[in-house]
Amino acid sequence: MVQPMSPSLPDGVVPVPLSVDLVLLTVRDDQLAVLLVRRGIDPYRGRWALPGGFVRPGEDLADAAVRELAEETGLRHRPAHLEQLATYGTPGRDPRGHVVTVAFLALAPQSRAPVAGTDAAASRWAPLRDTSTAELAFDHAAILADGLERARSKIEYSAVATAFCEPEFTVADLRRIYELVWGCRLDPRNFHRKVTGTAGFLLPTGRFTTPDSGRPAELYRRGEAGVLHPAMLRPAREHPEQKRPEQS
Amino acid sequence: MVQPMSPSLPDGVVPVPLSVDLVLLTVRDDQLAVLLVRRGIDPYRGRWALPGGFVRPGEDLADAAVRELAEETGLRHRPAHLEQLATYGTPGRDPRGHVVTVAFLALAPQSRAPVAGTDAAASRWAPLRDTSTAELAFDHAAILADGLERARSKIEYSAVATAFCEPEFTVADLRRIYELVWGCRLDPRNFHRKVTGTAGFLLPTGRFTTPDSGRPAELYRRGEAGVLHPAMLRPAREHPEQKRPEQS
DNA sequence: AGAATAGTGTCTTTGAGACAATATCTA
DNA sequence: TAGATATTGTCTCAAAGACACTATTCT
Repeated sequence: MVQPMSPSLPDGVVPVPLSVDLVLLTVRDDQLAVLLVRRGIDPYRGRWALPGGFVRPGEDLADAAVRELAEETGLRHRPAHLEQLATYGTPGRDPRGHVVTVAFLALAPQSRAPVAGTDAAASRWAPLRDTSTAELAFDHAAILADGLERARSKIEYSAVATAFCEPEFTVADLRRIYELVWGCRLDPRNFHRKVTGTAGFLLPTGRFTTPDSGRPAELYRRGEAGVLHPAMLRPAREHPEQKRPEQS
Repeated sequence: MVQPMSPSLPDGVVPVPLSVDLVLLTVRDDQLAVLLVRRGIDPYRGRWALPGGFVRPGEDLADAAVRELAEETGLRHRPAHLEQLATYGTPGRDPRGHVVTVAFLALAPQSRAPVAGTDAAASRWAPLRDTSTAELAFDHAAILADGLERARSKIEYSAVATAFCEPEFTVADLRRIYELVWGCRLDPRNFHRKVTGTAGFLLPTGRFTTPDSGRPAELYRRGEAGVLHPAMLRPAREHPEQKRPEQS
């Protein structure tokens, strides 16, 4: 018998090199920042890129993302939040041929995400405000833009914004996260009312900060809620509202 | 010189068989239905599965999805809506080895989506209400569930529900779409107010239906809006609200 | 007229946004 | 005390949900 135990693939199937890339966001020095690595090999040698690498045989996609993160940047902890973003397979996106990459979005608090001794070439936290993403290798500028947009919309209706925070945090900490991710100012009083009024979002600890100035703030933990009811509404983009008044 | 023109992949990279699968939804006989094909080869020969197949070298992912749809079901038209859903690469999801699949979600009106003469094995529209998804091949039950959930949430904040409709449709047609996708009843009067009041959602044509009974309904076309402001709120799931009244 | 479906109006409640006022700390 | 930040409260407006009513066709 020449038939193997497991069925084989149809003839003519050409396998594809598959990689994972990671958009890891954090808040650092009061700025939203993304983790970048400097490429040590061609193509794009010396250019900044998202951390990532090739998937190994039999390896799960999310596992590959976490492994590459650890190998390239020394980050040992699994990020507080990790989700699949999208898969990019447009021909020509990689000069080495038809390489398809699965991108992930990860969020982490700064304390758990220092860029320590790294195996690979240099890595750094790039503040998104000051960084020109046009310099990134491959199509990583587009992937980063998609990751940012995902983060911006996801903190609206889910509690993932707490993934940027330490285990215990204040309402002001969380508000700053929203402000930095959305790039706008939020009213502290309305924000406080919303966030403490949304069931399951925050868990009061009864403990307080001891700030240098000002009234101490209560410390909270993430609640069990994954989805927010009601959602945190992002301030409306200045819509060129084409509201034509209907005629009588 | 042995160096090729384009840089080569690092040593040790093992390419992966990459496929695409399609969750194509439509409304048929007043029911939400998904397109399934019967597998003609092992593994899972004779079982129902989502339409899909392997990506060809240098082929874009979305193109592969549309091509496989045409080959397997004879559907020539590009679906009214096509978006990437997620990528599934858990080891063991395919008995033939480590096969990774990129799933797409597609929506189409029934008129454009008859299952005509098909190249491959049988295909059918499976009403989601009556169909046991446990019989599907591979992890297609999970992919279908993810696609459904994506559709359910996406019609909340975007105008994609019109992708289920003919080019010209009534408010009642659109309401039936929402009811079938969400699996609930909606108040016709409030729905009408919401949907006609959301800028850019619907474009009145000034023409009317000629029904057998009842007042004629105005016909609309899809507007230019992709995102809805305000969103169509899905009726709240019956939350086991853990609203503990705070003590004074 | 009566049935059927389309579309409008009205009331109530919820929640968002603007902003005043109070509370609790440090220097 | 002044300065700073946290938290509560109040008012107004927009929009959702419930539901009565009018409009336009058919038999």
